[in-house]
Amino acid sequence: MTDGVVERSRPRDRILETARDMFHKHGIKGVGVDAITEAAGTNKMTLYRHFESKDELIVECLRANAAKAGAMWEGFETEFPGDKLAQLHAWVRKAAVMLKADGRGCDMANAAAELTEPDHPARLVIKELKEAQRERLVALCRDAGIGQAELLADTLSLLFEGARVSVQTVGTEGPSTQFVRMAEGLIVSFRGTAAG
Amino acid sequence: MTDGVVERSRPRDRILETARDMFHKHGIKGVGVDAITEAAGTNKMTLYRHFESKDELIVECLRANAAKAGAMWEGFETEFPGDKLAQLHAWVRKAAVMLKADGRGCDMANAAAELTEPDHPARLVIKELKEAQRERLVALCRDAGIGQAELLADTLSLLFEGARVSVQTVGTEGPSTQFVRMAEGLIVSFRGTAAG
DNA sequence: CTAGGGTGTTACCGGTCTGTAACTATGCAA
DNA sequence: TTGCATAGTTACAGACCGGTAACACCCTAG
Repeated sequence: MTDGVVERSRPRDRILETARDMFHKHGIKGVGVDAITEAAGTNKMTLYRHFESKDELIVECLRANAAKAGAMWEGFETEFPGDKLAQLHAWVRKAAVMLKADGRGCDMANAAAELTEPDHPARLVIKELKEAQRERLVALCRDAGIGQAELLADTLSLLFEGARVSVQTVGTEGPSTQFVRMAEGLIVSFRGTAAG
Repeated sequence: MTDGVVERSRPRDRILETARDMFHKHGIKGVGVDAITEAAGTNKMTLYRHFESKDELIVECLRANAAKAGAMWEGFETEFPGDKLAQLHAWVRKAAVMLKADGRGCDMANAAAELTEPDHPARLVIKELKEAQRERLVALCRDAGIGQAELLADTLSLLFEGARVSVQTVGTEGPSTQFVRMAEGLIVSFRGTAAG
């Protein structure tokens, strides 16, 4: 993999893709810019011509991740046009797939764990992107006709977040295996108590 | 703080306490052994006389954390002797307090995010300690007379874990504020469906 | 053909990291 | 007083880090 990106695209894109992949696998402080550029089939100078620092590269990687997640949400809409409840269930299934994909948790959460300086530029965009993500899930729950949409969205969100860190600590055979069951149970329960 | 540990205890203890504190605040890769020993009022050679490497120090810190968490559980038993349901509610309240304590998540989860090498010695003890932790919560739910004890314990555990990373990404004012409400609701719901 | 922007190459700077060597100072016990 | 374990000090090794300078290369547009 990693080298699959080397093909023939612009150096900037190759660096971004490779950095995303390596940050995800080895963590941010676990990867140096030299290793990134080498894996991307280019060199350090070219990186610094496109990104003013490693920190900026980190931020761009996080934004790219969010963009990819956004595409996933659009996929739900095209797959189940107008059927918000079906889209919510699609989100649950997609989340379950992501849990089994690999043992690494959420890139943003991992970045927040690593970058502890309170004024690190990445912390701002992490908060921004996570809040946008929450808004989307809340809107989906609300439009699906669920009464306490915020509470359900937050509960599902915390469950998923927790499942991702559980996978990272005890592996894919731990409590996270019950995620779908928990999530579906919650949706049923919330639909029962107060429908729109 | 940090310097409060310097008082007069054995150098090994001071190093361990200081390392726990600094790893928690700044992450593992964010702290060098020099900084630890200086904050502990000693020096690098003394550290390497008591710990054969930084990795071993990390492992000992994680075990010390687990020991402290174990003491917390014993506190529940002494506070509500025999009343397992009360102890479960005490756990929920304690978890809520920890959520507001600081913006750093679970040390084990953070360590797992940072130490990505699959055979890192810390990964073994993280898995071991997290599984022990889960067993304790399952036992508490079971002894509290809840039917699906494993499912409730896992759900509560994922919720808490998720809340901790939420605090780390969007702060204490995010979805984690609803943790107690979610947890109490779940306990009520599980007690209703199947009592012992 | 030529000019110029994007790219590759090499070498380097100053700093930090884990870990070690060699030596000195201290305190306690026989 | 002698002896020994523990702890402190200084200096260093070897590696890696983010970031920059200077220069050679190629491809394309005019």
